[in-house]
Amino acid sequence: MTTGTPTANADGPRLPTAPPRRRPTMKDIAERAGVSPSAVSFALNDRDGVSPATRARIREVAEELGWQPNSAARALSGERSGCIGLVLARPAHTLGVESFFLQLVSGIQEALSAHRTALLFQVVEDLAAECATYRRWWAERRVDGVLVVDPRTHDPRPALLASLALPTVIIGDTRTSTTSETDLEPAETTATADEPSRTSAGATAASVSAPAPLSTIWADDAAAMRSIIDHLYELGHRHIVHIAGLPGLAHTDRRVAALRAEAARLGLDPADVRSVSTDYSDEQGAEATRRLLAAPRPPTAIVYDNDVMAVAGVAVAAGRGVPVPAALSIVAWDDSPLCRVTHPRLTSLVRDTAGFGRLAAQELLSLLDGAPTRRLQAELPHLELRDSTTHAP
Amino acid sequence: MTTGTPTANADGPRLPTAPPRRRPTMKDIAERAGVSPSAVSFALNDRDGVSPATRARIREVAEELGWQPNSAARALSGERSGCIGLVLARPAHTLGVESFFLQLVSGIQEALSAHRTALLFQVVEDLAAECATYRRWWAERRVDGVLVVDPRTHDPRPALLASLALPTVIIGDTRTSTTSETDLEPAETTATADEPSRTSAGATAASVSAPAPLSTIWADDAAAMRSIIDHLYELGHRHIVHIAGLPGLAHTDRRVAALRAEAARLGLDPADVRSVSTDYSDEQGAEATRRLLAAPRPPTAIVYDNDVMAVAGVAVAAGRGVPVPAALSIVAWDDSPLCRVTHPRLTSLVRDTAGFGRLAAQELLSLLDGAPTRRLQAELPHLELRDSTTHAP
DNA sequence: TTGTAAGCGTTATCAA
DNA sequence: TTGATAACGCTTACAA
Repeated sequence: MTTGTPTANADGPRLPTAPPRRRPTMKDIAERAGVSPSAVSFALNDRDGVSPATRARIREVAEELGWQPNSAARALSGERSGCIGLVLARPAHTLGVESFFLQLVSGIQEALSAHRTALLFQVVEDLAAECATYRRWWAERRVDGVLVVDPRTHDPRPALLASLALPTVIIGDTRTSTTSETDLEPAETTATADEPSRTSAGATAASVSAPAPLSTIWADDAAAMRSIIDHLYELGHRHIVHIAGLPGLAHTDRRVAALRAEAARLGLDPADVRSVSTDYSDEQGAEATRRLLAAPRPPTAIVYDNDVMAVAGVAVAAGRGVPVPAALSIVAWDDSPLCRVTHPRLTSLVRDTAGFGRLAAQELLSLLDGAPTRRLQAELPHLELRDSTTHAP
Repeated sequence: MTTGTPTANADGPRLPTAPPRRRPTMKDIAERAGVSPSAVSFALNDRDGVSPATRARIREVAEELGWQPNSAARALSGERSGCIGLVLARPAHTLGVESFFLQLVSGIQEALSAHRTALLFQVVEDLAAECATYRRWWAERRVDGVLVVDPRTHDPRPALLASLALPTVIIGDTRTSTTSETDLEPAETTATADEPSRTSAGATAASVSAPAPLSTIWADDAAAMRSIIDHLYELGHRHIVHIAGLPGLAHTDRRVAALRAEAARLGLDPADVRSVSTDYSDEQGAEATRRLLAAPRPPTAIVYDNDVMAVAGVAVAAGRGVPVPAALSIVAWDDSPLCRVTHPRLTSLVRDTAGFGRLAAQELLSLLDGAPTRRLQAELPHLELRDSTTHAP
């Protein structure tokens, strides 16, 4: 029993009672159950071609032996690797306080854990390194698909991943358009195949048909921006500055465009309602705030594209003796403990980040099972009113 | 073209010019170079048994074809999987603002990327799930080794990992002792083998010898705590409270013990210099601060075990009209943008977290190469004096 | 319904 | 120095 190591006597003592510390294989199960390896494979993979009785017995033996599939063997024989990949391209100094990201990952894992799928995670310095990582993963056959974050307005990644035939889910949206009404869920209708037979049929379809399935999970940044601006408008603010994140990022560009559109709709002066861009860091957030407050006619409200910059902004205002919210209202895009902990507590845009991640991971798993691609809209965020916004002075 | 489906003629058309969209294999290289597959393997793995000329030619062809090793095949044939694992066990709500963690991961990747090793990352709810993850990874042969974070005073993980024979590096230290002088680097002396032949010799040694190699990277929390207390003592503080993190965690316990020891050394009243424990969340940090400030004789200085609680503490003090640092000095353990962004900027204990991660990953890679286990001390943290500490009132 | 055998891309053994 | 050849553990035609 359980012999089978190649060299002469590498298998250690042949104690029938205490099995050696070798992971059991399907062959072990087959011998023990008195069936063929293929029967074991069929039984353990829920494929038919094996009688219920045999299946039950095989399952029992597998359980008893504590068998688990060897991921390398699975991957090698053409199945999936059982891994999906996620690359975070951020310059090291930007990594500081990133509540968004861990939340996202924790949501992703929720979806993955049920499917015995692991997450390969990589932090790199820039987009080029990110692309290199995809190429390497592809060449090494490391991952079955990838989750792409921080989509950009001109993004080389979708094309690259398509050419590599790596199933992809974009978290966020590469499009900049603000006309969200017209193109709401165009592909949503195609999402009819609920459970496309899940096994070889699906896998084959996925690998043979399209260059690479690519789905998108998108958040309606335009609607979110409108809700913020409308809130401030109702409070009487007419001079609002949006301290935006990195210009190349699609969601930044969408928010900037949405701000402009909403200002136009409300008849506000484009010179008084505008965006300035930063790199998301607290330093640049503080610096931008400093400049704004030093101007002859400072804004009465500032919208920050993340929580860290908002907190930095509050500190700058405090340092210059500008009371928040009495003289300056502040809104943070993205909630976090930070926003609740500072004084005053920050009005912020709350979204279900973990849910976003869960949705994305589920979509990627569906794609791997051969489901059609689609665009999925995430739950709309809402504005949590706290103590940093009030009537315009 | 781009055939290659596993039916009849799996090798597809033999077009010498335009290679099919199939990942090239060693066999392809062998055919192209007119040698045997094993020669290719030797050449590409820097093993001898192949002439320099052949080696060069093989390398050239491999380059030309853009060959990359198939990780599954490597893993299956007994080599490493080329993955190391990291599990983060945190209740979801604690994930909020974790500057420490992404920094650590980014340091880890720096070390790994040079070795074509990937990081398998998993977020789970608790310790039990973490252990289950290790078991699964072991059974699936997913990882070659693991990095363990958040060591506890009574920690089941080292024993589990030893029984699974998974090479391990503990990031932090499971020991609680504060007598750091006596047991400084006891095994450091054994760390002589610089480059133990790296290939089969090392690998064999690792898998045959010990149940599982386990190294520890430890930070001298006791010395760090002493530096904080001494700083406050010199400023005249005699009533200092340490708002600690989760009690079970080894570093928490070490800091608590170090505080007590240092207080004794300075002849301070144990009732006036003590620790209270929390779960690291901003809520509990704020709540503890509230209680302390409401007491008949509030402390003149508070040391927080992380940045988030420190910021929360500042907000509570501000809310109660307690000026920081005039009436209350505050120190944060762990620096982050947060500490620089709040008003006043927080005096904090700065450590090179990314460096810590890099060190840990390097050590794990050495272990995988058969190097002896050891205890490594990380660089000592230093106290960055900012605006939240001053003379006792 | 079941068993046999080939193949996935490596590494490793052993003759030539 | 080379080149067959057999593992590794699993999936999957194809044959019984």
